[in-house]
Amino acid sequence: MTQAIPNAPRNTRQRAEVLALLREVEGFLTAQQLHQMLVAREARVGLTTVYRTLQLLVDAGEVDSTRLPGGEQLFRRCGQSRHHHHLVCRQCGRTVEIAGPAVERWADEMAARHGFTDVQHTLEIFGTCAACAR
Amino acid sequence: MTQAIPNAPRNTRQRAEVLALLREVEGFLTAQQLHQMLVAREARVGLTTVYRTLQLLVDAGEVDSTRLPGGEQLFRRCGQSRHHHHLVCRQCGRTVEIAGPAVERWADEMAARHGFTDVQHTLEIFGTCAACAR
DNA sequence: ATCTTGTTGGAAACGGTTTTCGTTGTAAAG
DNA sequence: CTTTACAACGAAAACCGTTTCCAACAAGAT
Repeated sequence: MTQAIPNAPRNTRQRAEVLALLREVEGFLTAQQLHQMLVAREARVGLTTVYRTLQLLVDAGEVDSTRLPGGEQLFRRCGQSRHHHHLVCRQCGRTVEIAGPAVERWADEMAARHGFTDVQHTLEIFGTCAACAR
Repeated sequence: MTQAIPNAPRNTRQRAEVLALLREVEGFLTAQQLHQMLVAREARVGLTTVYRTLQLLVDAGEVDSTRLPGGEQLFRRCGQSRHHHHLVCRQCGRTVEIAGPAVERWADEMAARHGFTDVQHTLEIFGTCAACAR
């Protein structure tokens, strides 16, 4: 077996296809983009299943997900499992994972100072990468 | 005239209604919530117009907008015009505007270090405020 | 081989937002 | 004050990404 999803009773061909694709691509991509790639390589996986599998993987911590300013969700095979943020190229989706311990502390402290609990934060940096700038 | 929107050739009753409402409420609210409030007070403003007016105001820098993790857009009459971030209560929408000069610098430096240009970042902190925690 | 039940996927539903297009009414010109 | 031009309105429809439905399917256990 190629690779299994934690807490997934059954390993199906479709999930293997999604996992295989995720291992090949780089950067954040939308569920629909991933689905199109699967269609292009004749992988026979439904869009619904792509969404479900990605959600499973997110829950399992196997992939990261972010959202574009417009709200659509982006997915990426996740290197480091610790909490971290992203520097994403608006053009090509190329991603740099960055950690900012100071920022984490700052965010939590700000929340605490105002009496907020159950705190969570989002921090993403978008820009144009050097390659796309030309 | 109560208040005009910059670059808006015509001042209509509907826009005045939206502006009036925004002056009364506090915290981030969705376009739909604002529309419901207008309906409740018999202001006779269409949902479409609420969206259009809010967009005009965002473009004019008169209101801030953020997005919930789910992607829906939130609007708020903007106090300070400098760049800043928000601490938002998931329950009631209560908002605290916070500035984080150190974070700004950190984000820009991170981007520059990786050759990214045309940089922009989003940072929002979500939590449950003290009042809603009970 | 059979059975159980998690999984699949096309179609339909969903929810927020945007567009369309005929109507309305503002504001300026006459 | 009347006319005129066109910005703005708004109900309905289109959009778009995502989720739900449900009947058919198939992975893994017995």
